[in-house]
Amino acid sequence: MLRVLSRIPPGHVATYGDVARLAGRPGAARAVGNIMRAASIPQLPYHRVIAAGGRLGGYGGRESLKAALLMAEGLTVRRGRVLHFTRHRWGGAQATRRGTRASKLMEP
DNA sequence: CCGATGACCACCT
DNA sequence: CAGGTGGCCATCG
Repeated sequence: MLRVLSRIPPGHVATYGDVARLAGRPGAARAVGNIMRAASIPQLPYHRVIAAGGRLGGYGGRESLKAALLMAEGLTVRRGRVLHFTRHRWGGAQATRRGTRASKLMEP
């Protein structure tokens, strides 16, 4: 779970659902959110975790800050959403070419 | 241990 | 696109 969060590459983002799935708990997207909120390890790139569909999701209320951080990572956020989300999505870019499944590449 | 929350998600209307 | 519904789960009291 947390280990997955720490593995999100800079310049890329993952949805709560994705993280949950990669952690082996599909459907635990909600729980993932709680983990961040609880923030046992505040040094993790929480801002790289966004809601499904490229929406920002929450960030302790400061979603503007989250957007800023994402922009700093090279992404483009507009009207509360990440543009070209699928391209910056963790595993999204790789998955585009041939059946390259991202799941096996990143979660040993 | 149990119940209540909530930075969520997918599906349907 | 907006709004409602049911489900799944880790934390906290």
